[in-house]
Amino acid sequence: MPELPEVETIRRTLTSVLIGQEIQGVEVLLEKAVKPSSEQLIRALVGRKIVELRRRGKYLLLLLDDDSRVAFHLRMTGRLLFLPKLTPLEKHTTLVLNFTDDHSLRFVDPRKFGTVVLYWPSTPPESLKKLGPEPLETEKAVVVSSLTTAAARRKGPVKGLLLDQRVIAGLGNIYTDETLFLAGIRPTRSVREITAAEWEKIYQSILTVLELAIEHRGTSRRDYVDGRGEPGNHQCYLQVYDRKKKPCLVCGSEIQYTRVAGRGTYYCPACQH
DNA sequence: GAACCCCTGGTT
DNA sequence: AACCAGGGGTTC
Repeated sequence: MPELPEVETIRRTLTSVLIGQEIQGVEVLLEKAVKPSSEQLIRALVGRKIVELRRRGKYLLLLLDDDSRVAFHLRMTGRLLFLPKLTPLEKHTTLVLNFTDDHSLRFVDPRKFGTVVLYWPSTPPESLKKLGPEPLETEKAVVVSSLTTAAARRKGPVKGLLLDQRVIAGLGNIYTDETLFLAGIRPTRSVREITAAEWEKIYQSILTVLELAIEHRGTSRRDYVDGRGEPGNHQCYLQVYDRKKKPCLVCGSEIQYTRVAGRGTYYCPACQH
């Protein structure tokens, strides 16, 4: 589901209501979603207070008052919602954190792909440790160098490289297509043919696309809502994603749909080369 | 790298 | 009934 702009919006909408909350109880309704185990999670979390919310790539991190952390990954359909305890549990609720103030944090995930991991910062899970640079919070040279060094030692379409979380953190299927449209580059282009000037253009496009999407509080196509249950607005501003056979908003050509790097992919045959 | 898998639900 | 979906881990 959510990519960087959606997770960032969830983080922003949950920060003010979660900071300082004390965890009174934990309900695990889907054992396979949590690590190390529901027993250990419950033992570690009850009595803890939330001191900070962070985002790393597409992960939302809860920092607790004993320095432990909980990482949520929402995958395709996960939602994190702050609701009164009295609100009935919605179908497909995976995890509930109950606080001492009669509110709760619900993790709802119809496809059950989402994960919740408790860890200590000294021993982060592999998936977090391997993440590439944060596009919005890392200096340009570091991000561009991550893209170009990865490009030098791999083959295949440029879209696949941008989707690789080890190369750059936070881009998913929507924002790679939007980025490559803005950069004027076809998703199918081989990483080997991309010039230095084009990598610069891709980098700038990533920043523009992500910042605008955050301003619009994320893209709600089907499942995504923020921590208050409100949809985002960026679906109204998408240039190519989900616009198969519709006219390009820049040139009027018919937006093409194909499969690249295993994902449904949209591009303008005239604007992108 | 591509292909398949984990799941449920919406669309064609 | 078949195919598709804001993801990513594991297997060829």
